[in-house]
Amino acid sequence: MPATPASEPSTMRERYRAQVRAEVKQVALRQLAESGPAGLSVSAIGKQLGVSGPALYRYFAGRDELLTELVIDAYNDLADALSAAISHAPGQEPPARLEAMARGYRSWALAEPHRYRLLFGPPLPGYDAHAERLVAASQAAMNLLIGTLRELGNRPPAPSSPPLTSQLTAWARAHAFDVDPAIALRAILIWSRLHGLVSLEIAGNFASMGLDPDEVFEAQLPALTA
Amino acid sequence: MPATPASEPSTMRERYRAQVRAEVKQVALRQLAESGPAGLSVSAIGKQLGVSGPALYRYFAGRDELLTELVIDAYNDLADALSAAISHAPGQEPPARLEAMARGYRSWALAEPHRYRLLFGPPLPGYDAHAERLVAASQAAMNLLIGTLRELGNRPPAPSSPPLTSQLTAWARAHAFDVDPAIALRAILIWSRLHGLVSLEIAGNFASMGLDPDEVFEAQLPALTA
DNA sequence: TATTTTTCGTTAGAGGATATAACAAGAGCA
DNA sequence: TGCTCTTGTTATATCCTCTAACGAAAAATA
Repeated sequence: MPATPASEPSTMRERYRAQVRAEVKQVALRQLAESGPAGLSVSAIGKQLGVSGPALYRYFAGRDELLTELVIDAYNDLADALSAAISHAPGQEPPARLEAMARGYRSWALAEPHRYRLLFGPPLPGYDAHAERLVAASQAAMNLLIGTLRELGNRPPAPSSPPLTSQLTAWARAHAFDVDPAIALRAILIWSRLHGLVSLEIAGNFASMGLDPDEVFEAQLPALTA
Repeated sequence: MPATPASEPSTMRERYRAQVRAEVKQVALRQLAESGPAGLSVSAIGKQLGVSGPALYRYFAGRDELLTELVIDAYNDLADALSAAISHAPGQEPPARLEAMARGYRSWALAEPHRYRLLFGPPLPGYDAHAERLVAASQAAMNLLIGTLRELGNRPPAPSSPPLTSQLTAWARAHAFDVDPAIALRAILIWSRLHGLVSLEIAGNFASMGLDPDEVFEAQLPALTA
């Protein structure tokens, strides 16, 4: 769905190719939602597209490449959603922006749980979730989080461990922004808390305890910005 | 591995049956560690046991029942690990016990990531992770957490939302302990934070950022008991 | 326009999975 | 000894991914 608006394909063939690839991905997403990543079947996609199985191997090297493509699209989509959430925050004060981002994160995950799981769930069997392309694609979302935190101003205490401090600065530097290690650490902790809540909610754990996930989330939210 | 020490099997046959089931599970765990839940193959287990595929269907109704069994074992094992961690806490002060439990939780997850994922990772395709047996099995671990928190004494502020308060008390009552809703909420939040950190670590996210997961965890730990 | 080259979709098939069915061989018990 | 119930075996149906070889269609070239 998030079409890369890069250089538009020139020749007719390439345009056709791109369109077929897009259609395949779309069907794949539907299938993913229904049967999870393990149920993603090239044959079935072909059947649903009115084309016979192996035809799709002209467009994707195999099941894994298709998955990778879906993961990258999902990262981009998540970053877009966060960005939109931040900029539509009611009142543009930094704390409000952070809260809006947290809600946006959760909303995206709830709207597309299968895609969220694709990003942050357990790695699939033979699949390397930390390949270079993927790490790069995940960057945009993290940048938004750090940017929002930096605006927040009230800097948290520096991490007490020297090695961690230097690891954090190295990480920040590698991503081309120059940021206080304390803020970087805080970003990571906020992310991990968000992920903890959201992934438990998606897995249905709160519901199976008879708790309203909305309430649980809102109860946790103040602790994030504090 | 965590043999249910319930009623020992009486007849010879039953004893043999139980032993075969145990062996199958053991091989299944090895396979799980290597190829993930999706790679769990009844045929392969049979081959590794020197027996031909369909033979195992005499012992397990199918792949799913085998998985369920593994999940239940894992819950029990986790609860044992937490219990041991708590009772071996250095100094028996409540805060130390809570920290010890958190470390125990992480240690267990790191020692057996595939089993941790089995419990708290995304649900498998056609598999109902909230079946009654499973929810019951998960109880023990949560009870340990709540028990430790209750000892802590310094009660947190009550949840501000009335519906959440009543949901929490209902949940606590259903599990046969009578506990302040504020403490129940806190237990859930602590659990979610622990899960957030641990699951990101297991997925390799910290490592791929160049951060030492030990350091990240220790940096977060004080915020849990506070 | 006519020919050559590239791309596409098809079937066939190898290899592997879950799971069922039908059958042979064994263990336990009267 | 003979009967029954349990176990493990093969054979089979049906699904999957992915490769190979073959027509057919479309694009590029002369």
